[in-house]
Amino acid sequence: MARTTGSDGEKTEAAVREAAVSLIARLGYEAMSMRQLAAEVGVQAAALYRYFPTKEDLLFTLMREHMEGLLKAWDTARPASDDAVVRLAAYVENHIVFHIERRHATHVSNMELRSLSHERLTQILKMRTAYEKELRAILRDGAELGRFQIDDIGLTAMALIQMMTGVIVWFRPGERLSVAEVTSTYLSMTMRLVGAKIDAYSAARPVERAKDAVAL
Amino acid sequence: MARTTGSDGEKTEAAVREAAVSLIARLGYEAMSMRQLAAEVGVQAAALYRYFPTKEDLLFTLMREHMEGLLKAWDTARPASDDAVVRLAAYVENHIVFHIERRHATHVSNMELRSLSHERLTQILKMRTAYEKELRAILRDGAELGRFQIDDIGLTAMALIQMMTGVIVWFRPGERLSVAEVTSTYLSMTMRLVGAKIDAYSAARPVERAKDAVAL
DNA sequence: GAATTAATTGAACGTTCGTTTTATTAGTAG
DNA sequence: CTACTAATAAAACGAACGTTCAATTAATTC
Repeated sequence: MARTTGSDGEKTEAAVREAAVSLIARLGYEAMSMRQLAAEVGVQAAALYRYFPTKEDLLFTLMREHMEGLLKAWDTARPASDDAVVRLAAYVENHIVFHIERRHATHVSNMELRSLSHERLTQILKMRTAYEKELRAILRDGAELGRFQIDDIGLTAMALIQMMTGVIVWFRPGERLSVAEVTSTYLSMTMRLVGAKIDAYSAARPVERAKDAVAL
Repeated sequence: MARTTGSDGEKTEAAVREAAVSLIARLGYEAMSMRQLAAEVGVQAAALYRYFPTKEDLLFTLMREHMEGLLKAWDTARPASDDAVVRLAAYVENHIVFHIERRHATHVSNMELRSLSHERLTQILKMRTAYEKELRAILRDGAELGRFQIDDIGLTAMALIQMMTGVIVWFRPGERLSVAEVTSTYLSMTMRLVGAKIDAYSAARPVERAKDAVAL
């Protein structure tokens, strides 16, 4: 009925986050109770409130860190080249790999937005918009230089993002396809969708990089 | 404190369905209470149980009828032609128009699957699979006849469906784009994505049909 | 080894939930 | 006009919810 042997704040908080992501992804935020989450962690419900003041704070923290991670990942993966085809290939590769590796967290960030307060929703959407803006810039550059054939930049960006993010709905690691195969196929679908003019230097190479990077 | 003047079972049931779709789409199934739904209809919570034995029965009914409607719509829109390009164009057009016209119901059917019992979930997924199978058949036929250039039939089908259904996330009627413009753009993105060999007879025509049909 | 701090328990709070029961009135059929 | 049925209201049920609080023990500091 008090502190337990070996208990450690940092470990418990990490366990809470991890369990929360997987429980919310499986049951939904509203359907998951704090008692259920506590049981998963092996602790009483009251103990959760030492780490997160409310249930919504917990949700918001998970979402914010997911989005920050996505922006950071793109910042790292962003190529030096100014070739639109190279940049688009890098964007697709980064997006798919990141989301497959974080299937549950992505599910949470995409499905539970309506459980956030207005203010916090705005914060998350701001990050999402910034991320999507990067893709639109790539598409616009490519279209202006004649590398892409695109009817509507905004519409194409949304179509691509939904197509790519949709991977997490059906992808299961260790099944028919590897991450590298999925990435490679989505890369060629993307390039065809935007009507990319392919040449040996700028297009074939990133595709191969994508395969190699993940196959390691 | 009893039956009210002008009360009518059929009207009430219809009002309940309509209010439920919009409330669940906005708040989520778990977050919507039966009292909230009743208030929206202008009735007491107990009255709902005359039409739907449980909250889950209500959800399942909405979902089942949505899926039945989708299958029926495709059955009607399915072209006589055996040309894969014509059939794919019809599939895309039907899918987008159907989903845009039923944005809220689609949201419910896609987001609230986890609130169904195992048995009912299986029923809904069976219908969904049947619908997706139609697309895979079109893609396979087109690929075998050399009309399409496709790496992986199943993966391409999922990518297309997620891309198309994603329209409901950002589309708002009466804003920048009309349904016809959206359909037309998605049609050309789809054709490029599957690497369709376009000829004047089989491809250009359906695009025009799609525009005209909705613009009326 | 005593004092302090960190981590957790167990019990309780008020609220809301889905659902059931009973009573009551509006409409309908003979 | 009376009997019957359809449609609802009002009240209540137990269960579960997010959260708070006081007590208690483990670890750390001096």
